[in-house]
Amino acid sequence: MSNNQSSIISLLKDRASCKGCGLASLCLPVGLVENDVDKLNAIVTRNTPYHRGDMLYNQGEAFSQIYIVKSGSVKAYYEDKDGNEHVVGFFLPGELIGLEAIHTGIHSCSAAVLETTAACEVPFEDLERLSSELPSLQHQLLRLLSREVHNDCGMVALLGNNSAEERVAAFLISLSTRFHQRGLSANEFHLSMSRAEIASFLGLAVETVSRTFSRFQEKGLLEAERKSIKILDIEALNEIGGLCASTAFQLGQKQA
Amino acid sequence: MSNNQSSIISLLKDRASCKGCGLASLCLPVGLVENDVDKLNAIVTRNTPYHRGDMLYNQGEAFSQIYIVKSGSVKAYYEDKDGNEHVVGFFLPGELIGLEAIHTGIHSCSAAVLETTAACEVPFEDLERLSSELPSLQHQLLRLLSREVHNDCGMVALLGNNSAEERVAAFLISLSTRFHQRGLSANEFHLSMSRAEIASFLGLAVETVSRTFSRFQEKGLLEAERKSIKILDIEALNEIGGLCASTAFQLGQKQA
DNA sequence: TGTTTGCATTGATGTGAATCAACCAATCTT
DNA sequence: AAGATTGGTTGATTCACATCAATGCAAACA
Repeated sequence: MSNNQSSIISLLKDRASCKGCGLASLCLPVGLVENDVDKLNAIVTRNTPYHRGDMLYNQGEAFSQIYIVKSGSVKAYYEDKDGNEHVVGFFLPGELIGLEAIHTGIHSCSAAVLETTAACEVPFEDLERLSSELPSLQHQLLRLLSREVHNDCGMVALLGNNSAEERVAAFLISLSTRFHQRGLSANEFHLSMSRAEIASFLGLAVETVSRTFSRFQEKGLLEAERKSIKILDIEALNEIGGLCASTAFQLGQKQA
Repeated sequence: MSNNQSSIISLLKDRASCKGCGLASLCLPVGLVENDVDKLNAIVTRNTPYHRGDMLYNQGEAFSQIYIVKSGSVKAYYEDKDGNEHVVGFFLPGELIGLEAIHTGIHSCSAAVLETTAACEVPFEDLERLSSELPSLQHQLLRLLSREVHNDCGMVALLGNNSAEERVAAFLISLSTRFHQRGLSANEFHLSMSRAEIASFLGLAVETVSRTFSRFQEKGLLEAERKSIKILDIEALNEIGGLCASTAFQLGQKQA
């Protein structure tokens, strides 16, 4: 085997491990020394990719592991007694899924994949054991849980007090920010979720979301062609959807 | 000093420590052996009581410790750019306050006391250090953070999809459940928050909250005399506000 | 190539809750 | 005790968004 080939292979191996993962700066490895990243990597498993509609877990199932998006995207939702679906969150690469279930040991919502998606799976018992051992890991795990609390508080505020335009603007800004953090364009991106899913998440009717997109387009704030979005005036969107003053919430800003 | 006196004094001491605290079964000590409860107790401080309007912390301040309600109640809220207050949560005895700030190290909302309230204060660095040492403590801390995520998801669902009546009913059920868990009556209780604060939390206008109370009263579901509430038909309220099927969210059910 | 299917958009209409405006009861002020 | 202030309730009106209904339009399929 040539030197060249072996270096490519080791690169690929790295890619598939926490050490080589481009998301390490957003995810659990933050703050860990290399040796400890290896220990973390040892408890992580990576399955074959999921496809649109696949479930990571279902409402009511026992909780055993958390999931971390490696590529693609996931929605969390729950079904009410009438069978209606209510989206409670979207997850992008580097974001942890299943945290709501630690408390009871039962998943209170379901997680469905929105597009071809790779996920890392971390058995929670192992993660707890390793966190006891590695204070930095415990610290980052607590931070990530806290981030979720922070984001959800922001959503509660948004849903409680803001108009349709404000909600949609805030949603787009959130996505834009998060894509940017992941090295993608902040101005042009692809929506992996349908209008209905956006509407459900924002507590609006599909038609309202659609009309709001159209209105933003008329005002020259963005171009929306089905699922591809091009933001033309991020400042104006921020003006509309910017949640609040200086120090406060940054909706869905799920960075590390 | 008589034997009698000394036993009273030691009882009072116990009351003021985690070991003798009636809330231990809801709070951080869950799962700890007696010796470890002492270690936890050693890092907790208890100040003189707070009074209505006192702040535990303000939006924008640096985060250094979490607060746990010992008696009384607290609201968390944030002010938007126009200076409007938006309540994002109410906290009862045994519930942890400030968790949203672990992530950034800055409080993204403010916490104000609603009535005469005693609180335990736990420096977060100390808590992290002790959690590394005591796996049971780490476990419970993670569970409590997860509970917060769980509850907030429930609120997102409630605010996104439910009518005024459903929101108010869910709110009352949540309070009733939580009071009951704390050894108080599930049917008769006192609201420490004003109509305006309830309205802000539920994303409604004060008038709507007031009218909904009146309507519930007309239907014979409850009696509301200013701040004292007497629930007459909890089943009916559950029917209206019960969030969803079997396994799903129990809004604000902040038990351990 | 025409047909089906599943989103997305647009228009017309209806409604639940916000807003505006009194009013009342309790508490505070002096 | 009279006036002022605050918190809560009730009524009238308005409006933002939901709902209902039709159409457009792309990808999937026969």
